[in-house]
Amino acid sequence: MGTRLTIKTPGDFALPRDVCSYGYFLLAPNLWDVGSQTLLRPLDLEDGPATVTIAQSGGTGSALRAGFDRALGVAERKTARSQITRMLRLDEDETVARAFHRVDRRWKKSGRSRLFRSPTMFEDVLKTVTSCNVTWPSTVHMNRRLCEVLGRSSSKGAPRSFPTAAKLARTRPGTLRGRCRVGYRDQRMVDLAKLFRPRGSRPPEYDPAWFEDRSHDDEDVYKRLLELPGVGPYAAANIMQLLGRFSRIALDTESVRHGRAVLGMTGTERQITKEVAEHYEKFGEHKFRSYWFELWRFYEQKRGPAELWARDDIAASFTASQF
DNA sequence: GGTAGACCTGGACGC
DNA sequence: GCGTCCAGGTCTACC
Repeated sequence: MGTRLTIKTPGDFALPRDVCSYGYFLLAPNLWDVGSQTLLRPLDLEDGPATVTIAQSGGTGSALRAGFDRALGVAERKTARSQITRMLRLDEDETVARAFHRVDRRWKKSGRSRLFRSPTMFEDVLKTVTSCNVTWPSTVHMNRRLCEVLGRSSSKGAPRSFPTAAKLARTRPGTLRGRCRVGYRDQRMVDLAKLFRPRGSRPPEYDPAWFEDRSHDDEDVYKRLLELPGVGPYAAANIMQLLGRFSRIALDTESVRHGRAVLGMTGTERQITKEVAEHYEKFGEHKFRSYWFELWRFYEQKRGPAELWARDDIAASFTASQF
């Protein structure tokens, strides 16, 4: 008999809307079940992986039910709660959304404010690196292969977990390139894993706790992220938003497309990139949210509501830079 | 400080 | 089925 946890949520939390709010919900090992509107994925806990299914049957603001495929110890329950809280941003209470909606009223009705992320910062960093310099299907493929080749299953038939920093740090670059198809990112990913790997009883060289610490200002965090292998201006800005720091926009070719197609901008790629950055200045500390929800609305106008997207269909049909 | 070219993969396309 | 071209962000060398 597996463990069942009840997890309280902020009054404005809606599982389908807040999970299906960022492209990572479509990447392994996440699995959004369209039929049951539940999220399934393995979590890495003290005694190994455990697969959790998360449901919210009582509507917006109601508690979550998290069912695991095995019994969890006391410490594991605490870790699982913490990882689910991070992933679903349950620590962002209603005051965060209210502050955002005061700056950008367009999202008040839908209640959009949270952006889905991973249970750990390390997984967010790796997912960001797999999204650089590739089209979306390749990102999907890399994440699937990383889990299949290096992840662990909690039980027979259960999906494999995302590889831990410790596991990835021990992996040969050739394995990543040959079996996970990560290309030239192979050595960079091993180097990243070494930086995020716990060192015995000491914290890792890159300690997620430092990055999550709100007393450090955005500029310092951004500069430190830029020192990571495989992380440039786009990736650093994206990791910033995944850390809950929305004062920068991750500018890429998709920003240029959005500038041209939706904001009506003209000129060279460089001019539009600059114009897009200036356009969102007015949203201050929330500018990434405003930018992202505009992009997301564009995708939903083309594909329908995100909570109805089937992972494999979207992976196959979405082309360049659609997330 | 700015810029050109290499890095790798998967998909599209032409033959 | 094969070859070629293209998209994508980061890194390094060079001016």
